[in-house]
Amino acid sequence: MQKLTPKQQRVYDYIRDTLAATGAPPTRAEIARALGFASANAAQAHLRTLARKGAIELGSRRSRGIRLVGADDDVGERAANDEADAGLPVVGRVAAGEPILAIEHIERRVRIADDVFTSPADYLLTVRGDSMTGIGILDGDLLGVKSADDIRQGQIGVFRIGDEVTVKRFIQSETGDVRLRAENPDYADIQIDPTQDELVLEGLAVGIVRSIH
Amino acid sequence: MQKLTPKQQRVYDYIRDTLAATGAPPTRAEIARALGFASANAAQAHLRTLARKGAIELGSRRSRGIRLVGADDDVGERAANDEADAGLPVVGRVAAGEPILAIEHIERRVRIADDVFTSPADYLLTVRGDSMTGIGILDGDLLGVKSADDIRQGQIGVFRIGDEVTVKRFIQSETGDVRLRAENPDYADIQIDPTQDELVLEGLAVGIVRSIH
DNA sequence: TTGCATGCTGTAAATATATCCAGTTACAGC
DNA sequence: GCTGTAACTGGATATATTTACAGCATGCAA
Repeated sequence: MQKLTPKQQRVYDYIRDTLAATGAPPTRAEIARALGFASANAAQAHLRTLARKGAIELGSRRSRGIRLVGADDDVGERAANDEADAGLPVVGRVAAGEPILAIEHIERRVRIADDVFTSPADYLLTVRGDSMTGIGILDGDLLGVKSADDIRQGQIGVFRIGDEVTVKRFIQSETGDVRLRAENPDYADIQIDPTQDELVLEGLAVGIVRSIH
Repeated sequence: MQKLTPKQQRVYDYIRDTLAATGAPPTRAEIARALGFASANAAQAHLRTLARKGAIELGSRRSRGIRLVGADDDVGERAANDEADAGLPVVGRVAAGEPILAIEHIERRVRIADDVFTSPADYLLTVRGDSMTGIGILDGDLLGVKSADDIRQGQIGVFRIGDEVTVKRFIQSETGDVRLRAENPDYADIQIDPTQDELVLEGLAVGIVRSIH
């Protein structure tokens, strides 16, 4: 964790105090009010800086999604600052062009040991949509993803096509044409046109975790 | 603090777990999703009851304004007994008449933290067969099972009928007839004849873990 | 039988929150 | 003077969240 400026420290302290006083982290507006800012955006900028410096973690689009990861540990959290103990990051929506593991996308963490999947996952991706139900990957499932640079015929991968991230089966014909196959008869395959589409492999699917209610 | 009903306790527990897992209390919608309610209002009603009973405090018009005031003094505390360290036992085939958790059946252990599934699993069962593929439970999957004494309409459970252990959806008609529904059109439901069959509930399905090769 | 608590569904509205954009000011270092 | 960082203002917008209202079903005690 990098050193904080005095102002940043005040923001950090206010988050800690609010957590202790109310049981939940503050909103941007609350931080602004407490520190005398006229705009919540000032708080937002501070939070991003704190996140960049490793003092906090920010949940994406989550109200009060601020998590202290600095030295202080009065929330009752099991002291777990290194990734292994904190668990695998769960990634929700991924915005255009940004790296999939940007801290802003981490919604929470789930502790899954390395030996659960045959190949250890680097992170978990929340599955959206029904395009892979044919092989038991359902909407809302957590997909264990291992970063990789290449993928073989028939493997399930996480791909980025332009701005969208999708889970599909990788199919390459003898002529080199690439198709991403949906495992659901209601969905058509995605034919990749190398001159038009930019296809990026984000990683390989190594496992599934689902909670049943 | 007045005594809580089992349902209310589950809500309380979920708040505690969310606090530990994310650093902030859950929203009404998150509670509803986790406990299987279709309406956030069900959660709201529970929260008001918990507040009235003194288990929590509610902030007015405050997002995530839930505060635990029950007996738990350390919010993030998590009992780490030996079992948790060794991981959940993975049960393979179960022989006739023997208890499902007999030591002979434990093939290995897998470390999955309590907060991975909405409700913590007691053990993992290796799924055999395709009878539940319709809801994404495939042959070879590890099914998280939580021991329980009763099951409600529509829940997925692990049952023992005579000598066989099976995973099915529990359906009870108004007349009291019990059927175990396979979630695959190729398999027929199992109609339970109380005079013939001895039906034992081994536990409730709380989650799925699958390794993708 | 009546009344009451529990435990839900579903919809709508009001409000809270996060997040983006376009600027501004100040200061330190080159 | 130029560049980069820190620290803001103000406004707009999309989404998240709380909360109210109108019901329905069950079980339990008076």
